[in-house]
Amino acid sequence: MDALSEKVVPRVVAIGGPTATGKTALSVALAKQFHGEVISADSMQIYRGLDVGTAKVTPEESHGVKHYLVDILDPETPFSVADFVSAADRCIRDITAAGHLPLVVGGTGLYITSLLQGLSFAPEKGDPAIRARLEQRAQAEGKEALYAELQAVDPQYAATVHPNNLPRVIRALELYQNTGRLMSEQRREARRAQAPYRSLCLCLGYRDRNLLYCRIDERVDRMLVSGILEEARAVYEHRDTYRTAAQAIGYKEFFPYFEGAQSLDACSDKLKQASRNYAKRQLTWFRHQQDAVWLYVDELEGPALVDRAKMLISDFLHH
RNA sequence: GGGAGCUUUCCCGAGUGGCCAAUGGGGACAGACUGUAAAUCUGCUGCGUAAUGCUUCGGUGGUUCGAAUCCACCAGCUCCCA
Repeated sequence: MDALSEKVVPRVVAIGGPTATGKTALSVALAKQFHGEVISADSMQIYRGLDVGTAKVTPEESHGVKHYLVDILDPETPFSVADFVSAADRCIRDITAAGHLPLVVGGTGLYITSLLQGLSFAPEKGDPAIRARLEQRAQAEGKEALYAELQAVDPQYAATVHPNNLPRVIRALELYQNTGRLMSEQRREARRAQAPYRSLCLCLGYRDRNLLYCRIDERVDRMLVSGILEEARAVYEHRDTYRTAAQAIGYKEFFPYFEGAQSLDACSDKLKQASRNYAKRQLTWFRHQQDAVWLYVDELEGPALVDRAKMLISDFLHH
């Protein structure tokens, strides 16, 4: 890479890892140190009004550090990875131009990976009408029929998707009907794009899985005290229009309680469970989809963790 | 005090003589992932030098060629009548 292009490629520090590992606190500390600004990579924190349940940074916690892509949408507005990548890219350019360091922080692995790898998505937006039609067909004819169709249209992609994974099958079919392009092509082309940033990805984790799970349970208990129930009630009342928010972990688990079908205790247990399962999926993602440096919260004491991260970052910045 | 029932692998729960290491669900573990991703989906779960192998279905003993399944006794739990 020559000197010129090296100059224009922004440097980005990403912080990922499962819920309840302290990403927020660490990112604020690092932003303070490196004149950084935070870009949230969280599919739920972009929505206004979902605060407690998404463990959104509070004004006190942010210590004046600027956060982007938080509270930018109403819960009824759809949002996607593609939207995230272009919005985050804009943030990165702005922050970099202003002489600050962009810190991409969040638990939505797909967002972080897509951004850092510079995946290019199909220029066309999804087509709700086509999708709705496919969903109806799945209802009427069964998901096997759609999968068979995908096999005929794009056997290469079909081979990588499980027949039971209906949303994936539908998306691929939708892409084809909408644009005439195949998912397998789309993936190949997207991957060819070269990384748009020089990035360092730090991942927070626990060496002791049970400790992570305990922290998650405790955090849910704290959320209950902080008013997650009121938020959940609001989401419940708007569940038909809050399409994305209604699937956030932290709200739908209380629906049976509002319906009088289950006790509050049973629901919060369910929420803890769902959160633990989610953390497990995040771990899998960050371990396999992301080239990251892992920092173990239960191995490094608070200040030591921050110091280690600082060291890694200044290394990255001066290299 | 009298009577009835229950006890299954981490949990719930099927199984009522061989096809049972034992359906199913949950959890745990592992994995996938290109426009809903806090979503969606997959694999796996007694041991094992992997074998017509070994040890499991509250405990002990028995019936039987063969028992988680039948019998006896013991233990624990539930319920009904006092």
